[in-house]
Parts: sequence; structure tokens; C-alpha cells
Amino acid sequence: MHTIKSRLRARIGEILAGAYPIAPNDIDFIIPPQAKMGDLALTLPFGLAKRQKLNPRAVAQEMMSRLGTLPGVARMEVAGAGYINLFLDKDAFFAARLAAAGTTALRPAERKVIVEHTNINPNKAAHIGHLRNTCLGDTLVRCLRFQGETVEAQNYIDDTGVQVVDVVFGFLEIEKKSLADLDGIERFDFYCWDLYARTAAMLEKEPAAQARKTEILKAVEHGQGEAGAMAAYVSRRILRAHLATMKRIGAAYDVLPCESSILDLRFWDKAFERLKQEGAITLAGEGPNAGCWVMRLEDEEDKEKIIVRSSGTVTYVGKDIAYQMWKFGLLERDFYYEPFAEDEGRTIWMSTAAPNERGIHFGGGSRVYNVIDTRQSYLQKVVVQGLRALHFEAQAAKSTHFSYEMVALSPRSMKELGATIAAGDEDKAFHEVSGRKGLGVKADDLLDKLEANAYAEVAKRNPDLPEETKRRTSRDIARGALRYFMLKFTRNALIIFDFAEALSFEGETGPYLQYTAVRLNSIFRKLEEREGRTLAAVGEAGREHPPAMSTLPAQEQADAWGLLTLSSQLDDEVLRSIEALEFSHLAKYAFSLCQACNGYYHKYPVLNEEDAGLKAVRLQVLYSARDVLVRALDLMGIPVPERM
RNA sequence: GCGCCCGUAGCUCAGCUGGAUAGAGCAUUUGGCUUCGAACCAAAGGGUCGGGAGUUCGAAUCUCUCCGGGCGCGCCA
Repeated sequence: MHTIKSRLRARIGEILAGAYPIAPNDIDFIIPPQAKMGDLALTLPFGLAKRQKLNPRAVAQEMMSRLGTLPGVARMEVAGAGYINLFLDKDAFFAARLAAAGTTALRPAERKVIVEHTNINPNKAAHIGHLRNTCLGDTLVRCLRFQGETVEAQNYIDDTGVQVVDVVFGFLEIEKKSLADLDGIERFDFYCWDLYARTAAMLEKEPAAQARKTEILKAVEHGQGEAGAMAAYVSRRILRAHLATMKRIGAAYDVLPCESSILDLRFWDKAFERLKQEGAITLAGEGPNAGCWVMRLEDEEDKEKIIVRSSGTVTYVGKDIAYQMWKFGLLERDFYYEPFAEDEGRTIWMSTAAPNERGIHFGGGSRVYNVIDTRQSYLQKVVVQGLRALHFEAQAAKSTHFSYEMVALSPRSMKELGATIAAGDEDKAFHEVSGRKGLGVKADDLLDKLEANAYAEVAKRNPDLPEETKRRTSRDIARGALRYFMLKFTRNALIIFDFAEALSFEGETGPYLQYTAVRLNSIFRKLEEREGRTLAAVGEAGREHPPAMSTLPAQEQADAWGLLTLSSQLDDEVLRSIEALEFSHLAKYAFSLCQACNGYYHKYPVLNEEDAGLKAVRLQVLYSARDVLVRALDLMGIPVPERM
């Protein structure tokens, strides 16, 4: 649909250019609410009628007669208050769709796109909130790559931050453990989850301990002593656990830039210099911020943001401005890199301050997406203002904060977790996840639960499958269920997490989509078993001898056409999802496509159809739908098992 | 106080940048497995789109206002 829309847009623009005052952007299509109203509709007459104070219907009539015949369009009609409805040439469209199987008409727009996501503090196990971040970020990466963009997936590691320091403090001061003791701890990320909560509670109760924590923080920032070594150990080991967790949902990264490298390579000094040079920050002489370097904020006259404290240390925002500059290649510096892990043949690189001769480079994107929850909107805005203050207007315009709402816990989930509800919070509709309080659903626990439920279903339905296949299938189903669950909500929707809802495998869920794909695959597998025709052979037959749809009986033609046009909208949906950063669009689209597939093959048998003509059409319609569905699922990171 | 977000069916949510009769899933009721897989399909009931005003050919969608809920606004990260 994307292809024919672009073609029609260009052609209509050409024809009407002399007759009406229209810009190319005015020509837009909507999909009519009912199939009998056509395949595409022009709303152009409404806009023109308004400007020229004419009757929209009359404008539509005149416009339609000017348009004459359009390529690929069988007929047009004026309808409703002034729509021009287009009915496509079904056979030509069918043939074009079959020829285009497995391809996209989308084209890249950027030199290089950087997507930063996940970014979990490496001091405890990942939880459901982190899963939402990664699902959104990884889906964005997949969609951009589908569009043909060169994409770098970055996962920023704050390995010297206070959260890591808290855990180091816990080991050293509360548990009196040495670095050597840590190797013996199993499920290290879960262990630290509890320790972090205990430490946070203890530090709150005993302010006197703050001094010791500050000491540890300094040592960690300079990589000195046992604390420094322990911070490196904790952050690396937790990071490996995070990567393993995210691998379970199919997320991968190209590079892991570390806070420690930023400190060691003094990225901030360079940025500080520039900020001062450009007058973007000034030294406050008096008032409450005396002695601090501050940045004035747009919109808020009376406010200034502290970038460098009076003690000379840089704040979080300041570091983030420097880091954002690096992402755009504006810092004139880069990290060194060394391999951190291998993932299915691809190396995941980690930044280091230690020079090497590898010649590997990252960063320097022409567009940057930061996937961070909405609570950081204000700070993200300040970071972009920092770029603007340095006169990097173009980069500021291409810095996108991909914000999304948090995942909270329903009262029922709280009960299932055995969590106690704080006094005064009894009436709340939801409870915020908090790593500091150790309150939340750990990602691996949820995935384990999903897998266990999936395993029970698989074992019930396919008892004869080998054990390893059952396990693998359960993992695929768990991943599908989770990824769809995280994508089906719009990003501004607060997800109030409920186990029953998240663990459902029926209705609008990942497993429903997977089941549809499995059944479609099954039809083609049986076709090969019974008739020796492979999927590839069906595809080739469709490309070379596309069957005609126009000869079908009316009802069947309508149903086949409905499924075909729906399955032709992947490009449009991907583009729309990227532009709006709203992958619920893609999710809903894939779900609708599955509903249409299930309805279609339920109504029209393929393998047992004796009429060769009917069979050929049905086979090709399903071939096309299968092709699109499998790709849509892949974009969402949802795998398709062989059986389920 | 200022900024941002949310309010749509009993519940959980969509609603394609202002379009034609507001849609899904769950739950409820009913029907369908001897056929390419029932994690499915077919059908039914269920709505003052938080309230009010405005903009116009046309509003769930845009503007204003009020009500209810959430999140931000630190010499923390």
C-alpha cells in the first residue's frame, strides 16, 4: 500500500498542480471505514472547498473528472460529503504484492542512528520497568534497521554511580565481605537486589554512615583500592546478568559505554571548556547558587540549572550534556573499546580508557534516540538545551527523548509478591516499583513464570515433542508473551502490572500471534509433505504466474481482498510507528492481521480445496499474509516456534 | 505554585495527527473440533467518549475552563 500511495500521490499532484492551489503534503489518503467504500479515499476536496468556500461534493466531482484514469486504479467515485473513493485494480495489485514479497519500499533518511536503551544501574537484578524500556528500545532498533537505517544500539553503564557504591558499601560495611568472597555468591543479581534494599534502608536510618559512603564513592570514581576493584567486579558481573536477561527477550547491543571511561578520559573537561567558551554556562557570583557554574533555562526566566557545583564536581546533567555531544561526534574525542561478550557471532564492545590499536569506533550519529522514562523529561530537555546553547541546532533538533510511562504494581500484584503496603498508601490504585525498597517484579522471575506456564501448555498439547524442543518452545512463548505485552500499550499509558493479565496466552497476546504464524507455517509444511511443493516454490509460482482475484465468487473475493490489502500495510505501519514512536501501532496491526488470517483460513480451506483455481488464489493470499506476519513479529522481537 | 501525562463498554486498553455507523481483548451468554492445529472461529448483549463552552461542512481527536488521578520541578543520579 505504501508503494501505490506514493505513486498515486505523485501522479495526482502532477495532474492537479495547474488546476488547484495544493501542496504535495495536502494529498493524503485514508482507508475507508468499509470495504465497499473502496480501498483508499482522498479527503483533498474538503480542504480545497474550505479555502475557496465551495461545496466539497462539487469540488470532488470536478476533481475526479480532471483526474481521468490513474495507474493501478480501476474506478473512482465521489461519496459521502465529498470523498473521492478509489477502487484498486485487484489483479494488478495482487501481482505486485506477490512480486514484492519479502521486501520493503522504505528507505533510510539518516547517515547513522544511535538508539540508547536499557541503561540499568549495574547494582541489582533487572525488573519489569527495565523490560519495558528494553522492549521499546529494541523494537525501535529493529524497525529502523527494517527501514534501512544504519543503527547503533547503545547501553550506557553507570558503573561508578551511587547505586553501585551503595552495594559496595553493603558488602564492605554490612556484610564485611572482601572482593574474594563475592565469587562464591550465586544468582548474584538477585543477591544484590536484596542487599541494595537493605543498604538503602540502613543508610537512611544512620546518617552517620554517609561519611564512609562518600569515602567509598571517591575511591570508586578514581578506581582505587578494594572499593574501586569491588565496584568494577559488581558492575561487570551484574551487567552480564542483565545481558543474559535481555537476551531472553531477544534484545542485543552493539556497544556499552561506561561512566568510568568517561571519567578516566576526562570527556567532561572538553565539554566544560566549550560550554564556557560559548557562554552557555556562567559562574554565579551571588545568590543561592554562588560559586556554581549554571545554565539559564529557556521558558523559565527565574530558574537556572546547576551544571558544576561550588565544590567543582559536575552534576548528572552536565555529564549527560558531554555524553550527548559524544553521541553526535561533537566532542572530538572517542573511547577505546574492547570486546566484552559475544552474542551469536556478534561482538558486544565495551568502552575503556586504556589505549589499544583495535581502531574500533562508535558514536558520531546523525540522529539520536534516548529511551528513558517520562520522569526524566525535564532533564532530557535541559540536555537538548545544552546542545542548543553550544549552537548545535541541527543536533538538538535530532535529539529525541523517547519517553514512556512507568510500570507500576497493582494492589493484587503487591499481595502476590508478599509486599507490605506502606501506611497511608492503602487506597492507592497502584504502587511504584522501587529498587531502593526492593519492591518490584524481577524480570527473570516473570520470565520464569511465563516459561513454566508455557511449558505446561506445550506439554499438554504436544506431549510427544522431545524435551529440549518443549523447553525451547516454552522460552519462545514466554518471550512472545512478554514482548507483546510491553508493546501493546501506548507509551504514555501507565502499565499497572497484573500477573493474571501478563501471563495470559489467549486473546490479544503474543502467543495468539505466534499461534497464528505457527498454523500458517503448518499449512505450508503440510503442502510440502503432501504435494512436494516447498514454500519457496509457492513464492516463485506467485511471482511468475500470479493468479487472478477478479474471477472469484463475490464473497470470497471480498474476503481474500480484505486480507491481501491488510497484509499490504506493513510498510505504512512501521513508518507510522517510527514517526510517532508508538509501537503499539505495529502491535495492533500484527494482531489485526492475525485475526484476519485466522478468520480466512477457517472459512476457506486450502489444502483440501479441489478447485485448482480457488486453491491457487488462497495459497498465494496466505503466502503473502504469512510473509508479512513473520516479518512483523520479527520487528517486535517475537519468535515463531515450529509447533506450540 | 509552575510544567508534562492520563480520564473511552463491568475490567484492561485501541482509536492512524479533524473524516463516513466509536473499536478490540478479557469477563458474561450462545453455537462450532471426524477436515490445513479449538492458544481458534462465528454470534449476542454492553457507550451522556470525565462535565461544560468554543472553533467548522464534520470533534473521542483541536482551543478554553472546571472536576478527578498521576509524574516531574535538588549543589541526588
